[in-house]
Amino acid sequence: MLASRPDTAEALRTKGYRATPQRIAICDALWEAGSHPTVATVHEYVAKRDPTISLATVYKTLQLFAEIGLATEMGFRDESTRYDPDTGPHIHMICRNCGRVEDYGWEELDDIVRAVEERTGFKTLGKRFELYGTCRKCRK
Amino acid sequence: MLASRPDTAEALRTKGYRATPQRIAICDALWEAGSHPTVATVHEYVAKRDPTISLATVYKTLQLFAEIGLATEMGFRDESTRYDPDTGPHIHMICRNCGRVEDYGWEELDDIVRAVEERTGFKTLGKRFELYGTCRKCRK
DNA sequence: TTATATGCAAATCTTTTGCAAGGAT
DNA sequence: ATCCTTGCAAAAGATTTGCATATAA
Repeated sequence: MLASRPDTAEALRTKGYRATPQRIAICDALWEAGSHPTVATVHEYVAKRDPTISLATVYKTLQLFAEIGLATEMGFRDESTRYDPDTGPHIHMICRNCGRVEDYGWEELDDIVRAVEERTGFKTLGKRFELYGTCRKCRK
Repeated sequence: MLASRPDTAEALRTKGYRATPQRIAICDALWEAGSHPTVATVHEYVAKRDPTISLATVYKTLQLFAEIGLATEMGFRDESTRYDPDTGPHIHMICRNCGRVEDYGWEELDDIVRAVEERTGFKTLGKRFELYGTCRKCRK
């Protein structure tokens, strides 16, 4: 078992999943790969440690992470899916010109989710709050 | 020129786009197709009026609508892109069991978007506020 | 031991594109 | 008369799947 982001292994086992070295490595890569990486980027980073880990496994693992709350799925139609290891309440601003993603923390979002759940009986597994447009730099 | 959703033609022309019969028909189909239809569903509805309109045109047109604010793009990775003609402030709750999409209106969302724009200089073209999980019915 | 997870390569699907023809302004 | 749009069919990509093998618990 490799060293890893604190409690990733435990989070997996708690939910009934196995803490494989691939999953641990993918979790680490997700954090190391910079801002909101695509699956392909995570795969590249993972390859630095273990080049035998397949792209298919990275796909499956990131989806699993999203399901059990270790990551959030994001991205718009015209690009491949990205993942964010930061699952705290924040909005993503995606610039369609330069491609950069900025975060904007907004605590209230959690309150909104909680309120919607209470009033509707919906059980949230994943969430996304995204703005798609042009960032300050690209507007100049 | 066909009759259509009020001011669709004008909205297009105002932005410098042509008000073609295909675009008008696609806009109508988007409204008629029920809750948050996929591109394919819109295409099916459009075909009832004009079976010669191609899927490619439906793709292009719905993307255009999203860009000029006549629709909002939505949907998660494991399904094809959906479009919502209601561009008002609301959250989408997408049930991954039954596939249904529920809306939950939340006026405050517009305030949040406005505030984020003011503080960051970001110019919003599209937005999505989505929860992905299990609806009340499917939890029973 | 045994149910899960992985890796590979093929298969699927959605979405995009190039281009000639058509049509809105 | 122009330049934007459309339709078609092919291309491009992203994501998923089947299955044999490996492995965490």
